[in-house]
Amino acid sequence: MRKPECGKNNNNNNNTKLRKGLWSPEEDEKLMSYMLNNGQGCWSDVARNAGLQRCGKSCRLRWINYLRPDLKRGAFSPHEQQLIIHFHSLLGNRWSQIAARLPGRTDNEIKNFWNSTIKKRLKNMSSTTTSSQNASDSSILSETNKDGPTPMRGLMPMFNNNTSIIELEHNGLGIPASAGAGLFFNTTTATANANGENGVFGIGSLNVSIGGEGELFVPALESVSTITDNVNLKMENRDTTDITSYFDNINTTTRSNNHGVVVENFFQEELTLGDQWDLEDLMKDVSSFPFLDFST
DNA sequence: AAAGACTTCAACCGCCTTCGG
DNA sequence: ACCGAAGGCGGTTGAAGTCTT
Repeated sequence: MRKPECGKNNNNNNNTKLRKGLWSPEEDEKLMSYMLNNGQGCWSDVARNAGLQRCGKSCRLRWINYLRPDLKRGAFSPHEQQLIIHFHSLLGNRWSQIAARLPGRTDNEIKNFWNSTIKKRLKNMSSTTTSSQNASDSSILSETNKDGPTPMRGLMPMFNNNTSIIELEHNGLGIPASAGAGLFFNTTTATANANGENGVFGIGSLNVSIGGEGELFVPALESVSTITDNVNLKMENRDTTDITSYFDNINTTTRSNNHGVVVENFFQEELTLGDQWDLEDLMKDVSSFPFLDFST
């Protein structure tokens, strides 16, 4: 039997109608002072004892997303934006896990920011990079400040006018589509792609760039739905080369195993294409990720 | 100035998981 | 082991604000 949903059972024991919609300042005050005096307990008790005509879930949401004293306010900093993009590439739409790694930010906030801002930027990038390869595109995912574009080292390498289009045929890497994971290819040792130029990679309608340094980042958005078998890199000149050849060309060694192709130098270690990697392991020491070096 | 389009974000919805009896 | 209540989460909605024409 399904539980009565918040808002569906308009009756509590007192047969009192529960309020919905925006919270009034008075309600905020009641919840805030109750939480500060009593701390978190059973949320339905909180609602009742604080004298709120709200369901427990509504109180929980209000506290977590708005009233909590440790919440950070205001716009996301460029650093936070980079972290969100990076964590999303690893964790997909697991907003609560992303939020757990961004102190003072809520899952709802990050989700909204992603859906309203970053997703749009990625889509814009997709369309602009295929039509005109303008150097100004390099700022697509970076916020411009008075010192110029915020460094996006690794995440969003520079476009240039000699960009060539390479289609990454993404038939599958064994990564569950539900995870929404993207791929980071650490190409810090690479100076060129297979054409000897910087380039742009595309999956479906989404293009991402690879520059002379940093990482090739292949974000998995909804355009990447199924991931099963093999990876091929198709060059713009319609030659087809396999991923092994490609990574050999960018000074990244590869070898085969039971699961597929192993590309060395991922996160300065190795990652098997075809394996599902342990996200928690990867996240243990984020500071070791070269693309999270914001010291420049 | 006004109307429509677009954006943002707080809050709700509904499903899944966890917990305790 | 089972069941119901509560918590947690991601997706979605819609009101309010902002921008554009």
